[in-house]
Amino acid sequence: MIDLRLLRDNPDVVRASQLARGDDPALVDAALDADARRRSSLTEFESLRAEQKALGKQVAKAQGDEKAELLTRTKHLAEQVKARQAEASDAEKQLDELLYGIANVVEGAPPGGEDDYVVVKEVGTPRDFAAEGFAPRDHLELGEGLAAIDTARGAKVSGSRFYFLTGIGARLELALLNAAVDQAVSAGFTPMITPTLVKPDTMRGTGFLGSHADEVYHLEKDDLYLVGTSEVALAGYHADEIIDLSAGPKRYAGWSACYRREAGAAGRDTRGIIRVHQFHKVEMFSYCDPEDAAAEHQRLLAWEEAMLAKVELPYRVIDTAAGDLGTSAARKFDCEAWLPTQERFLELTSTSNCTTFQARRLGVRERTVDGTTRPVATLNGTLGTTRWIVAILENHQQADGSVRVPEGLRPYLGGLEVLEPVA
RNA sequence: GGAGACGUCGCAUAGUCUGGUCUAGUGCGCCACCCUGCUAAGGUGGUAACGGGGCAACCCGUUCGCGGGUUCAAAUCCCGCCGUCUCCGCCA
Repeated sequence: MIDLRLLRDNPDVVRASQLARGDDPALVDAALDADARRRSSLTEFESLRAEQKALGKQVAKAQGDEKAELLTRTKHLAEQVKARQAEASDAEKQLDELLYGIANVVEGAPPGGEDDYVVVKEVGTPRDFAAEGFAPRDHLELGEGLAAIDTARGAKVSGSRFYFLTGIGARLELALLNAAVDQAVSAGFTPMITPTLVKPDTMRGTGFLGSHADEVYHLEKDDLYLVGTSEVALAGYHADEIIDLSAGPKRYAGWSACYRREAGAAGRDTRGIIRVHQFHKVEMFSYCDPEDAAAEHQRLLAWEEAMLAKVELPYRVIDTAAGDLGTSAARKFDCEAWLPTQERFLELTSTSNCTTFQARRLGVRERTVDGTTRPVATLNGTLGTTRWIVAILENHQQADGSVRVPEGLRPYLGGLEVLEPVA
């Protein structure tokens, strides 16, 4: 939810944001109009209601004829109150719907669409396999050689885009995610294992039921949603609360399974485990002062990069263009690792500054020095996912199909230095 | 799944049977001030969120788990839902 005051005071800012996203700027004017209607109908209702309450007190004291006379007046008034109340709540509902349709106000993102990202930096150098004298195997071939990934049985049991991580594959994922949790904990995050089924309010509040609602699994019988990231549960964690940020940001590291329908991705990344319906993720989530949000965003990005350094991957950081931002994000940085067999970069992390957008929808506030409340800022960022295995296998493979274990993961694999293919 | 109890302002509770004097009382906590020769004791006042109006002091409305209904009027009566606890059943 965007700030209604911003909409009233600076509608041009919101219009410009809508244009930058490729969204409809006319929504701004429709919302302003609905807001005006809501306020006038609310004022009418409230004055009638005040009159009704005042008369109600007289009724309580009155007797006989006086009471009967009052009752005819109040009866009439009651009808009017009811009608005005219905009008006011209709107007409010319309405004809400319009406001829910407006994505967060873009903040500093480059203009354009999906391909108009700006490369912030590149870190590390991709290996030259030609110079090393062998053609790299892709992650699935490597994973099958190591008996680490089984997509055939995944499909048998659950369908396409499902998989088993087996043996060393399962251990590798646990190692990666444990390394991520440990890094988060030493940075002061509170580790959390979160629910993966959430109520509609929580899902809506985090902004995932807008234009991307098709991406989300829904359990109709129970009216619950499967989360695509623990961000959802972590954002909902402090919903309807006034939290204390006087000691600095509240930082949580969520560990969860993540579910995505991949409805619009038919035919994309069908081989292996790059794009799957279910995976695991360690996610950083931060509640902070709005003034501190941009700086916190940089800190989250730095933690992501620290994690990428631990697994020794070459990557680049991109500043996502306005047109490619999620509903809740004002700005987003992705870290993309080099994928040798496809000779392209693959997104491994994504950190979004949602400013006060999610907090406003979810009612997460803080107390200001003058005693009032205001929405906080929320941010999220990836610290490790199943997909990282793809980049780790491909980038650290050796000519014989074995895979060197990056040093940062060895403590989590009992000191293992090389993953050897099974005979 | 069955039966029962409960859900009120940060916490604890009164109010619900018998609808209007509830502008939701009280205690604790917290804040300010006063008193006191010390970190005790005491006194006075203040102490929810959200929305609307106003330059402001302030005024008004909404909210007693949530949503409907009855009524001139609902914390209070009726219906549905959610949550917590206890017991029973079933299953890990």
